Amino acid sequence: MESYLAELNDAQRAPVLQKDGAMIVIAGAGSGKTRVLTYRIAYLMSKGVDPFNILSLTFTNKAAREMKKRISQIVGSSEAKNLWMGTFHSIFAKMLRVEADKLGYPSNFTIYDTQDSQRLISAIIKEMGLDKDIYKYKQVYSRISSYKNSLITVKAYFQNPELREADAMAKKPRLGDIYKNYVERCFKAGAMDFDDLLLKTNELLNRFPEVLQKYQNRFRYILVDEYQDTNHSQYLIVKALSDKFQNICVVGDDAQSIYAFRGANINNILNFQKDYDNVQMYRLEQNYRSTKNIVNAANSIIEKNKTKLDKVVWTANDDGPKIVVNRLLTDGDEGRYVASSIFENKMQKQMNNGDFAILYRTNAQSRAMEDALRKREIPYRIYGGLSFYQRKEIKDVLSYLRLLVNPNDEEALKRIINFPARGIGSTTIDKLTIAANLYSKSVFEIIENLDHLDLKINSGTRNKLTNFVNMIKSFKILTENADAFVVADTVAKKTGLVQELKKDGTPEGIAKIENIEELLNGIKDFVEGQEELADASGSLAEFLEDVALATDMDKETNEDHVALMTIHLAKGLEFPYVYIVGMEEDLFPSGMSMSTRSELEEERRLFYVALTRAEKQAYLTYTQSRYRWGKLVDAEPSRFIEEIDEVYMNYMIPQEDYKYKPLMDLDIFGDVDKSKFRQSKPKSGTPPPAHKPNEEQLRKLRKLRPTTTDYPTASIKDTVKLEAGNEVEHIRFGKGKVLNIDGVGQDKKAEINFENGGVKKLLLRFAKLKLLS
DNA sequence: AGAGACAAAGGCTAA
DNA sequence: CTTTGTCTCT
Repeated sequence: MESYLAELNDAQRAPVLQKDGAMIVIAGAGSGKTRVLTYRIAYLMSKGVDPFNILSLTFTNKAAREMKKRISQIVGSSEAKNLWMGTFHSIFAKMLRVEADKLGYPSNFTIYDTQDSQRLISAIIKEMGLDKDIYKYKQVYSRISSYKNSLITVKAYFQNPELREADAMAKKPRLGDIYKNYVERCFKAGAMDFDDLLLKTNELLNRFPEVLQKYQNRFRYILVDEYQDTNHSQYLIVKALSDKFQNICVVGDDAQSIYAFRGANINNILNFQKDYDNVQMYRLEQNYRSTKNIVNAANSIIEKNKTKLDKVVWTANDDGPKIVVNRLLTDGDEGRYVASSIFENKMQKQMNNGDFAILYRTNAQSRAMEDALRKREIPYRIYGGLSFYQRKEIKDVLSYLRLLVNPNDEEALKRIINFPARGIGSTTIDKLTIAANLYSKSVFEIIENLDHLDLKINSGTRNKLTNFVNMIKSFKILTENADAFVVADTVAKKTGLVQELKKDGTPEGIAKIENIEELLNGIKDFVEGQEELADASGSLAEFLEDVALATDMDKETNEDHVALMTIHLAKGLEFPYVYIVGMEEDLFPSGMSMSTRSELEEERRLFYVALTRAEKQAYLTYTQSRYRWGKLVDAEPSRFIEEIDEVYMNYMIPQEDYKYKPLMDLDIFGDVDKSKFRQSKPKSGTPPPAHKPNEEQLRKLRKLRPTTTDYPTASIKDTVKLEAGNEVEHIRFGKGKVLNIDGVGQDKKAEINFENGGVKKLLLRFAKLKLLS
């Protein structure tokens, strides 16, 4: 039974075997942190702890599922099903449903996603008659979100002159009023946003001592994964719940704290020892995941950060190949290079698609990768970004369903009251909203009582509104007798949603219908899955909660595919081969995160996370110019490339002629011909002093940067006034005559007949042309 | 009053 | 490249 303990090393075994008390496990990347958590829970259960008394907070629901499965295998019983395991949001949403009435909420409260919240804020700003250029809804949303995560309620906000002053200084003196309205509207709609799930949990535990006691007694053993990424609100929940028994085990890595932008507080992990009595600290420093090269390179990066706990990650694994660095001309090339490289690795090393991951800083970068992979017929899957449940057609169907569960759900109502179009326009909706605010009722209730209210709405529109409410009510009756699938299917058909898309007939419309079908299948699976569990009913409400808190990472697939995702999403995952693309200044580190030291350090930790995902080999790529916001912009290699000690790197420097290849000819570059690259020779003699590049290294690194001296200086002025008939000279094609000019601004192109190269179309911004006449 | 076409603006990471 | 706003037509 306890043979499983032999699968752990000494450092891992120690925290597993400490049954009681407070402990912190500082776990380096790839050091078997999940293993420790899993085995610790198994050990607790083997020592007679009831799984009902164990609360384990994980980073994704998928991780929770996998851990439960593993624990079942170890303890050899189905008892693991009773563990409380999941994300903060999903665990406490469940708790809030049970206790909702205490806070004045219905137990079927809606969960607003970011989009819903932002739309509501946008509407409030408009209703208040504020200038939308000053009060930008996204900014306002993130401000309110950060207040909530710091437990600053509306009341607390108004009592705090500093905050009010800060917002006034930022030219937003009405922010508090927007906040107040927003909270009231959410409450009236019976809705909680993501931050509320934590904030209201805190409120519940603070205001109702008997509730606190109940859950303190229930959760006798608490485990928290990724503790470095908890925010203040989460910290307080954990603190309150663990206060009585103090059996708390937190696991994390300060070097992997990457969510400060959404309120995560790295001090939670740095100060843990002060929060509890007799805290035992354990360190997991042996990395089992990656090669020596990767571990050492990652260490050399994180060394640059000032704020960190002492920890030395090492590995007994092989040296492995060096990190490949490559420069490409454009993002299109970058995609083609990555796709070719994956293709080659697959062939040469007999790897599966699933052994590869492409990581990027922003979702927008996925497109170039997708295009290239598709051309190569390499199956891939994009994680995150616009997730399935955020697509318009899916949100529309879901909004109907949400309205059936909670008719007061204002955002759902506004979304579909006139979709498909049924002649209820914005003017009418505005009137209804004003009335709803006036009478402190929801919009739905106002429509229900139209006849008793004196609103300036003409009879035709009144009829349309009544028809709409009747339709919703007829669906609602259906929910009493039919399961979620039947209801959703009926809604999709009867509302004319699908018909609308069929009518449109475009490929996009067909894809949308397919998406709706997929959603219906998903609901069917859910209903059937729930039937197996005795306590769950397969109700619409449960499905909607699952959906609201679902992550893209939670989806299970069997097909073998290359994974594309942001670095944030990749946390906790590992892949044999990892491509980190877009290693450019302003992109990574992000231009928005370079102004303060702490922001830059977070970006650096993000890079550390990215690199440590790789087991066997990592590739870094950057481009010289990249499409951003529809325009080609010049790019400069990321400072992070230079920060890695050169001994771990293998620079692939494109040959001269490649550098000058005109943009228009790039399609030839479909396959990467290795002979076109020369490998930088490893430096002879002694390796350079760690982390401090010497003069020679610096020079070498600088050579990587495309400096203007690499090119004949092309005067922008020259190209601006270029016109048909001009004689020009090109670095590679020689002399030529301009035949035609088209496009404007940055996209201006010239068709030129070259003496040596024939007729070419060149983007003036990049073609280094010299005007001869 | 509402629908649809067109122009303009603003882009990050996430439960 | 998407979402959002404005203008015009019905």
